[in-house]
Amino acid sequence: MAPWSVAGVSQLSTSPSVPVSLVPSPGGEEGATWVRVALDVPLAGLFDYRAPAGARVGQRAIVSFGRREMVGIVIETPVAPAVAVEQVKDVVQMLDDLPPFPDDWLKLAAFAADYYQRPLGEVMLPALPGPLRKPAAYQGLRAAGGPVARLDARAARAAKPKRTRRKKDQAPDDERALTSEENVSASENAEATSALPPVSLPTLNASQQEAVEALSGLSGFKPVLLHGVTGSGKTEVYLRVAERVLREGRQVMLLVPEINLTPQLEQVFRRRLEAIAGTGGVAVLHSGLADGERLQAWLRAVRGQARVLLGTRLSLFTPLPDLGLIVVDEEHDPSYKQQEGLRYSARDLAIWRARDRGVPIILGSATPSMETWHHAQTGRYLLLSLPQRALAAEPPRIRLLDTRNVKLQQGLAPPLLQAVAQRLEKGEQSLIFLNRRGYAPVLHCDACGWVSGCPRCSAYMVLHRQPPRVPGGPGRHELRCHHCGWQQRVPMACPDCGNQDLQPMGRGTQRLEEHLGELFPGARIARIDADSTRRKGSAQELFARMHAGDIDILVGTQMVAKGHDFQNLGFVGVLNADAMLFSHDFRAPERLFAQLMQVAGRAGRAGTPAEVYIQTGYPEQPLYQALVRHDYAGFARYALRERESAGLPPFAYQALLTAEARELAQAQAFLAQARAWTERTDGTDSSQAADMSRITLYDPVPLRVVRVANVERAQLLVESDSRPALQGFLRAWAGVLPGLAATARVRWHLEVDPLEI
DNA sequence: AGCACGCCGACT
DNA sequence: GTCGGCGTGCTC
Repeated sequence: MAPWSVAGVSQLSTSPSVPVSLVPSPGGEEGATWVRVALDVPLAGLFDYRAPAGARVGQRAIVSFGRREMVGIVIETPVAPAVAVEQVKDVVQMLDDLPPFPDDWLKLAAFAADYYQRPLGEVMLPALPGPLRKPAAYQGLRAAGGPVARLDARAARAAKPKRTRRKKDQAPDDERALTSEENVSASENAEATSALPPVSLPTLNASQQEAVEALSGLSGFKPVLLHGVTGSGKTEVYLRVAERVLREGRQVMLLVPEINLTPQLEQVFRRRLEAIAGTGGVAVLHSGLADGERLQAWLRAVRGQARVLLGTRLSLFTPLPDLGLIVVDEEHDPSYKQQEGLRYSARDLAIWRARDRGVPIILGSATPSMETWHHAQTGRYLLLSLPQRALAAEPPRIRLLDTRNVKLQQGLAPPLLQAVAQRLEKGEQSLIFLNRRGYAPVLHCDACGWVSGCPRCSAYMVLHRQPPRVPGGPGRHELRCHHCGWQQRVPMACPDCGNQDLQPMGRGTQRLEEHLGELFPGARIARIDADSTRRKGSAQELFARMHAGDIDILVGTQMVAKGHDFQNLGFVGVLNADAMLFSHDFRAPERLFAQLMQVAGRAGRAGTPAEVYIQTGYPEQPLYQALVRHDYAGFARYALRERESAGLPPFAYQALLTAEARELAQAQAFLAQARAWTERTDGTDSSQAADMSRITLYDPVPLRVVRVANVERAQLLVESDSRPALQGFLRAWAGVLPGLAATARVRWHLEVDPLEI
């Protein structure tokens, strides 16, 4: 990411609270003071209240706002309120169950608010565990002092029996008991003993050794790209560096894309790092946790009891008193970008945070994002490479199957089928990757041309056909819209002409599973996609069966690409990759390359030379050619050249204004007004610091799927070759957009650094 | 965003 | 006669 502007930070007052004696008196209680509070409301600005003496910046407060009560965070203690004194209400209750948030956390939130053009409160409050931002958690008899106090009390209770057993060597200290390391960890994980057996460390190969040494020599802020293919041992490098940082007494933040898909990683990190950080020294944070668990992990990290914080993007906003290292694993992964609310990139903010704290940050990937790779090439980031596979297994052989002159059998090329058959004979597993769930993408009437359109969206309804649970039983057939979730029964005949012979067009994973069953009657076939894993735990179950060798052929969507390595997987077939190659999105090739590398990497880790066949009608495409050579650098060179000549990121900076309304025209009208405003500003208005000469605004265009759930959408792309110019413009623009007349029946949002356009 | 207040249609 | 539609306006 480009030079960071820190302008937004100025909205934080760093001055200590003001001497109350010489100001417009807040009145009321003796020594009362004014506080300026951030609230989770979609309104720009902060809100002033009257608080008891001693209120501090960074402290939380329950305030009355309109007709409801909310939890806010004190950002300033101004000398006078910004509105008439009569309008200022009293704080309902200052909360002191936590120390005030530290300056660096407030600064991080302020930066994110400014960078992504959102109100400060909308950044800060959603970043906290749920109970800490609900006034209700502090009310009523049951609350007993709020969620933090309750949690601590529970931990103290749980620790009691242990304490009596060891009363000899530990004097009771009730103050300390609430937060002390041993008590909380005992409650969290009574099973895990602190006497872990010594872990035998894997031997590092030469390049791992070099990487660890280079990383150990770093002090202060430095972004490092750790580039290594699947199986090259990036995790071991993270671990060694993390261990070192822990020994220095500092905390480590490790971000992963999705924690549920990588339970092994969590196990490895726990085992290795708890040996240093102590039992309970590793906290795990992700959106799947219940409120209480999340609060507990967060508190442990905030209090410095947890020395390692392992988690998804939401962990980025956790205050860490002794942060010494940040690791972003799979840094290219799109799930680091939040797609609603504050649309932040946890990877980009992690880099900002590392700079702010003056600590190193490791970005790990086999297929880095073009942004990161570009920075590594220009020397802005340090590039460390792990070229070999650590386990000395041969990389999979990738072969392109030209589908232009081949007669496909149910969409499958003969060599692919032969490969599956061979692996079956050898008792090895096969994986067929098809990134399209359902039975067929559309149902079609040959007689009149009717297709299964969604009544609420401008999209096709997908045919789903679940095979019967018991042989001969009823299968579940239905049409489903993947955009809005609408479902209906499959019509027996064409709704338009009555033709009874409706045809499924194209192939999804369900149909593929069915075909493979017909082609390989003896084989054990399973499918992993969003449909087959809807039930909680069923994904784990299916992965376990695959690992146990109870599955011969696995059909899967991108869900199978992440995390899991299959020891006995000898063959990977890829279908329909071309669909992504020619997507409208300029980042599609980058995602396709990453995905194919990742899928290919699932196989052959244990030493079996694995094969990967990719069916394509365009084998000459540079992307596929680079893939066959396992040549990420070659692909990136080609992709970056294209980006540069087209003036696209990372050579330009973008923002996207999206509008939604019942009628497309309303959305378009809003965008037109938003655009027209920029023509009036033209740099002549000196109050707007925006340098319009460096800003390009494109025409508003409808989204490719215009209507979803009866809402029609359009968007307006803004581009600049200068990050500061774009930021300056967005700041001014975000200020006027809420006031535009056309906002009436329009919902809109502004996204900075959009991933998809 | 919530949550009110405020005027115009089909119902106990 | 009211319950309720969502239009508009405000929140320190």
